[in-house]
Order: sequence, then structure tokens, then C-alpha cells
Amino acid sequence: MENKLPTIKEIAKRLNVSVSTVSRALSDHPRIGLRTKTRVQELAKELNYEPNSQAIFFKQKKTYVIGVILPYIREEFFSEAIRGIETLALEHDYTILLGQSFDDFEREKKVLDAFKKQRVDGVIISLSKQTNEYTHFESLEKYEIPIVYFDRVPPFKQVHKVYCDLRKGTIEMVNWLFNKGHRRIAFINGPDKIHASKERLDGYIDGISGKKIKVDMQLVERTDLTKESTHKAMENLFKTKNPPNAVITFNDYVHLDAVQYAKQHHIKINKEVLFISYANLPVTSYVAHPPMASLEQYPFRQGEKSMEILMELIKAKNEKRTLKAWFDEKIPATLITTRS
Amino acid sequence: MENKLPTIKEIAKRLNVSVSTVSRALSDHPRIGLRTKTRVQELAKELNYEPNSQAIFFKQKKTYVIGVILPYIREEFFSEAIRGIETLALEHDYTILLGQSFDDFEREKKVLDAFKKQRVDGVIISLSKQTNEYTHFESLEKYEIPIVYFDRVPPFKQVHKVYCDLRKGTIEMVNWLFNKGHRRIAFINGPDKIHASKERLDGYIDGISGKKIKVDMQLVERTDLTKESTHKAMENLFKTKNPPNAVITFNDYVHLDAVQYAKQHHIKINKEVLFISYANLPVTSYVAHPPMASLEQYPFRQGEKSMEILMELIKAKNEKRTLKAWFDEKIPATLITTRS
DNA sequence: TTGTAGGCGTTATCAT
DNA sequence: ATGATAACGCCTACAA
Repeated sequence: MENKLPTIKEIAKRLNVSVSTVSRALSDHPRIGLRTKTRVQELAKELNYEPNSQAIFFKQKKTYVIGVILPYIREEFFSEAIRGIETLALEHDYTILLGQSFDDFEREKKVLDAFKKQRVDGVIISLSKQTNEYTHFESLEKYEIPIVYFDRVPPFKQVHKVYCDLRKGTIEMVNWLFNKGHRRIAFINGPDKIHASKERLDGYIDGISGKKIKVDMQLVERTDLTKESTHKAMENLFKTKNPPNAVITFNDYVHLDAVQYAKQHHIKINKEVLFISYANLPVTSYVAHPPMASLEQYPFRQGEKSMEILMELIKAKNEKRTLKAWFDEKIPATLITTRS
Repeated sequence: MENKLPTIKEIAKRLNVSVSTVSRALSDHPRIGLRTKTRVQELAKELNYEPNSQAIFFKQKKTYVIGVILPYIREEFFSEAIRGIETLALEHDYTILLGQSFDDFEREKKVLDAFKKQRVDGVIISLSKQTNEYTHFESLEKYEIPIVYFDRVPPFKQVHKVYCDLRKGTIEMVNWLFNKGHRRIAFINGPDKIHASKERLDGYIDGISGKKIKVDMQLVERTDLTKESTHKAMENLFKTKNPPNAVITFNDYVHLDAVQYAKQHHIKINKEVLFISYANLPVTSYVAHPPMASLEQYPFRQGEKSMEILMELIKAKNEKRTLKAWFDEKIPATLITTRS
């Protein structure tokens, strides 16, 4: 058996002083004798004393841990977001607890519950594609655990959130295609429950309408983000007599699957049909057929911003300040077209 | 201000019983009156009592948290490994603290230190490419925090580790190329400090020697895993009078950069020169020029196995058992050649 | 069957 | 300048 770890109690005993003296000496309290202070500090160093943060956290009712819940970290968008979160966290002496929902609602609840048990100081979350019910988040209120939603955010006002303005971005995409001469613009959207799907669709409809073209709902398909579902959507689009000459896909992963379908069916990619997408992920620079344009959504910045807001909320809570308003941070998306 | 959270103390007071009674009633202690038991449990439910795990952890000196340190989660290999870890963790009611080293030694130390402060119950780590000094891990011994290394493991025996047998795997790769008629086989290896680089090189040399060919060290290059470094390595290989007709790259990411160079220099990929690689990542199925073969290293299984071993170590520690030996788990790698 | 009391490591509030 | 003590929430040996 190991000899157990040194505590202030131990130091106090050895030096024949009280624990409070030791505690104060170690934290450089002003009114403490210089002699005792150095004696304490030296012994502490000698014994390799390290304060037991668990005890401190317990007493302070803080953990210096925040929970991050994401659908998948293997998607570059989310791993970049984590990088943003983590970078800022380290600066603030925070550590992050990670949980993936794998786009599964039950799993999301389970992870959230585990985080609650762990008494995280705050939560940053990007919702699963199945989530359209939000009661499980209420249980965090009891513990006053602040939540910041990012990217995949809930559709109502009374929460703190960070996301890109996809309606505007989508209008920009439609305009870009229009200027290149495309009129039959298809749109493969994502799951209904993701609020950003609605945002995208609104942008699509507004963009098309703005050009005085009638919106043809035959050109609007939906995928559940699996390859099969995306292929099915493509099939629906291209089996008609009047197929599209441009396709906007929900994100770069959907793009990859869409393009795979196109290739298998001998559609001349980016010749006959132009493909553009959302996210602008680095991987796309290696793929056979990258999107000709992609809407950059700045995941790193979204992560950073979420963390920044969360820190603000935690600080407010510690100081027992009540915030007057909900953070609603819109990050402008940019259409990147530097593809060959 | 919120009314504060219910505690067993609160319940005890309301019911005019002692805290120990409440504590026992809640944990279904056998010798407790059925009446009191139900009374307690009902009030607990009514007040939405939830035990304060921080207090429990503090007392038990356990956190039910393990720390995971990886170079980059954006690499599919590592995000898959995390998935393996997380899946098993959830089953055991463990949560994972995530830290990325970004292949930076200082950062690795910083993260490890943060984890130590958090008193994680254990650590799973894949070393940064800069790590060739291991003293910072010793500080965990004091807290009896077990460590499991995986994939990027230290080069000595007295640690618990999980990794693929890359020497054998590399020999297999050489054989495969040989059978396809290739004789001038180049090898772009990774950083020296990564032990697996040595393993690969040994395999390469043994593989070539086994074919009674003389090993030509002109054909062996090294990359620090950046795109620039990989391009430089390619340049060195292909500027000679007698360039290779096959290239083995350190992993699929290096492969992508190598192939990019090849394309830019009009080398006919997989025609003039055959490219094969390590890792067999799913993304490669979307890229323009996937490797013609890739050595699958089963990241999910490696993650799972690491977690399994860690659970074993933690259990042993809790039961004050001492383990006789070091876990040294070799997972066989498989050459996957189902590329077109 | 239930209550009492001590302890986990630390800090803060009183005293002295 | 330093000491004694309570408190954080929970568990548990011991006492009744």
C-alpha cells in the first residue's frame, strides 16, 4: 500500500500549528508570520503537497468541468467546434466532458443525465437530429447549470444560442447559381427536426422567389443524412423528365453521397449539373468531386463563441447576477467559391 | 434566488428521523422499517431528491471520470477510437474527459496536469508525435491513477498498452506489392519519436530483405505529417533517376498529401506508381485516388480494448489487488485490398 | 430498527 | 499572527 497523500492537516501536525494557519500560509494570506509562512511552504514543497481539488470543488460547489454534447465528433464540423471550445476552456482552467449523441435522442438524454450527475458547471450542446422535445433540459435548471446551444439549436427564443444565419446564406447560394445561369435548382434538405433545415428551406424559397421564378417543390427533397436516403433523394430528382441542372445539398457529407450517386448514374458532375453545399470542410479538398461552392459556417468560431458565452453565464451565476437577456449570437456564413 | 437542493439532511428533518436512517432507506438497506423506508422514499421522490455525486465522489475518492488524451480527434482513426472508449464507458457509468494534444508535447503535459487536478480515475492516451520523454506520467503514480496507452505507445515494457502489430502488417504490405510485381518500393515513414514508425520501418526492411532484395535507403523518406513535409518527401523520391513504382505511406492522411503531389506532377497514380497506406479510413472511399490497399488498424476495437483494460485496472485498485503483469495487447492488423 | 458521531480536505468565521 | 470550529453532503461504525 502507498503511504497516503499529504494534506494540510498532516503539515499542521508536523509543524505544530493549526490547519487554518497552514491553509492561510499556502494561499499567501497577508497577516501571517513570515517565518511560519516559509516553514509551511517549505514543508509543503518537500512533501510534494498538492491541494485536493475534489475537496475544494466540493466545498465551492463547482467542478471546473463543462459538458459538451455533439452528434458525432468524426464530422470535421464538430471536431473543429470542439477545438474552439477546448482552446478557450484550457485558458480558463476548465476541462471538457465529452459525449456523443450519435444523433440519437435517447442517447442524448442519457449523456445529459450523466453530465448532470457529474454536476458540470455548464453544458454546450448541438442537438441530435431526432430532438424535437426539450423537457430533459429543464432538469438542469434545478441545478442552475447554464446551457448554450450551438449550430443545431432549438426553435425558440428563451435559450442561449450560437449559430449561422443560414437563411441569408442560402439566398446567397441561390443567387450565385442564378448568376451562373442555373434555373432548375434542386435542394436536398436535412431532417425536419433540425431547425436549420427550416432556415435553409426558407432561404431557398425566398431566394428562388426573389428571382421571380415559381418554386417547384418537385425540386425539393429530403435526406435523413444516411447514404441510402441521399441516394434515394437523388433518384427522385433525376428520374423526372425535367431534371435539375444544379443541386444544393444539406452539407458536405450529403454532397459526397449525392455525387457518388451521380457518378454511378453517369451524370456529368459539375458539367451537366453543378453541385454546391454547406460547411466547406477541409476534407473536400481531397475528394474527387468537391462542391463548386460551399457555405463556410466557421465551426471553430462557433465553438469559441459558445464557450465564451458559457463562461459569461457561469461568472454571472457565481456572482449571483441575473442576466437580463438571452444570448442570440448569429455568425455570418460565407460562400466560398475558390474551387477549380 | 432558487430554493436550494434537497439533501438527506432536509428529508431527515422533515420526517423527524436521523440522516443515517434516510441514507439507509434510500439505499434499500435490509434492516430498516418498511414504513419508514417508504415514507422516506416517497418524500425523496416528491422533493426530487438526487444524491450529490460530488459529495459521494469526494468521500469515496472516486470520480467515475476517465481522461482521454489524443493528438487530434478530427482524424477519423482517433474519433473512432473515442467511440469505442465512450461506448464502453457509458455501460460502466463512466464519463470521459477529453483533451487534445494537437501533437504538441507541452500541451500534452498541460492536459495531463488538468486531468490530475480533476482526479480522474484513469487515463487513456495516444502520445503526441513529439513525446519522447515520459516523466510527466510518473506524477500520476502518486495518485495511483492507472494509464493505458494505445496506438502511439511508449517504447518500453513496463506500461499497459494496446496497439497493432505493424511490423507484421508492413511485411504483409511488402509481400502484397511484391506479388503484384513491384520491386522498387518506396516508404514514407512518420516521425522518429513515434514508436510505431520504428515498427513500420522494421517491417519494411524485413519484408524487403525477405525477398532477397537489397534495401535501398534512398527509397525511405520521412514526413512530420504536415502536407509540406510529405510533398518534400515525394519530391526526394521522384527526382531521382530511378524513381519507385510503389509507395507505402505512413497513414491515409499522408497518402492524400502524397497523391496530391503526384497529381500535381503528373505521375499516373496507381498506374505508373501504386500507392498503399495504413489505417483504412472511411473517408478514403470518397477521395479521387484512394490507396489500392490500406492496413486496417481497428481503432474502435483499440479504444474498446483500452477501456476494458482500464476498467480492469481500476477494479483491481479498488479491491486493493495488485496486478502481476503489464497488459500488452497486440491487435492484428489486416490489409484491406477491396479498392477498385 | 434507528440514532449518534466522526470523518473525508478545505476554507471561512469567529475568537484569542 | 494564530487557533478552534463549523460547514459542505454523504456514509458508516458503533451505540442504543
